[in-house]
Amino acid sequence: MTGRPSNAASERLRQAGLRPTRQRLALAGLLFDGGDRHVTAETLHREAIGTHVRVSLATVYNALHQFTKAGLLREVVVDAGRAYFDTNTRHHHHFFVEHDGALSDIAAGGVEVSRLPAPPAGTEVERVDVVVRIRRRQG
Amino acid sequence: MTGRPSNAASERLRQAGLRPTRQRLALAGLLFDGGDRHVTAETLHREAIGTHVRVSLATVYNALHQFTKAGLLREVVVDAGRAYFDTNTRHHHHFFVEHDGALSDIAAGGVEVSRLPAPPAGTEVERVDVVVRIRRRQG
DNA sequence: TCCCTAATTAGAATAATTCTAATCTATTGA
DNA sequence: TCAATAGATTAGAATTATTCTAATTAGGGA
Ligand SMILES: [Mn+2]
Ligand SMILES: [Mn+2]
Ligand SMILES: [Zn+2]
Ligand SMILES: [Zn+2]
Repeated sequence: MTGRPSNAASERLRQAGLRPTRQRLALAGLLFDGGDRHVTAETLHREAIGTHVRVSLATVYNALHQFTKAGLLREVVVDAGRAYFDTNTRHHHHFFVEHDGALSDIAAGGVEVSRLPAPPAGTEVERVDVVVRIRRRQG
Repeated sequence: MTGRPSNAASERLRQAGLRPTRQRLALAGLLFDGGDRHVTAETLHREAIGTHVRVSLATVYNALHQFTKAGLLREVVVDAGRAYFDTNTRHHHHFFVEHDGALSDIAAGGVEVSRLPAPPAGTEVERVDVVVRIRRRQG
């Protein structure tokens, strides 16, 4: 018996057409085992290294894009120059603290964006993103 | 008489504490003489070169940031990896076509973002940005 | 016109990301 | 069980957007 690890994480990856490799399983563990979170390639890579998961930065980039394509993550654009990835793939919005790059969720439930004009002819709306840029109160 | 050019553009720059140099005047002309527009450093630089304005890319970056600090421009974040600058400094929102990077304005007038939760304790809202991501209709 | 300082610039440096091509590994079917 | 193979990982180079450095140029007050 080859003890093939056929747990939930493995299945989720297989479902996405991705082989459950050591690196992908470890990254998926970091991303999906706790609550929802926001990462960049750098923060996730540092976290992996800090947890003694040997994985290259290139593989972290690959995995983030593959997970995104598979619908396990979504990208959040709040900063020109750095891509954030979000394990919360439900429709929702964000608070963003420019000073330190901290992101936090705003459930889509309550928020209402009303009276938006129709999109230009020949186009359709893919997503409406609300980013509330906040800063520490002057102190 | 030294024919010192003391026109509107010069005055606007002086007001901002910026010397009205040949480069800044030319860039201000491209940016502010027509209607509102959205540029990146690259597009503005290419446009300057195409109009026979000799200016370096570094100076374009400098000018965009200086104009922004002076309140003549504002930055729009819609794409991780590329900074857009907007000559419309009034409060407003955007349609963004990811495919080709095209940005268009949505007047803030009609749009209403309601029932946003209060920002985290100790922080204050700086700005609320709505980005409507659109794509060409499938065809 | 002289002088000082601000501004411009080419090119190097940096930062985020992607690419390349060599190596490794998960999976499969003999 | 084990080779074969296609997919995955990786180091390092390459690319892209942006900033920095240090040398040169030019605006503007006196
Ligand atoms: Mn991307
Ligand atoms: Mn960058
Ligand atoms: Zn989120
Ligand atoms: Zn705009």
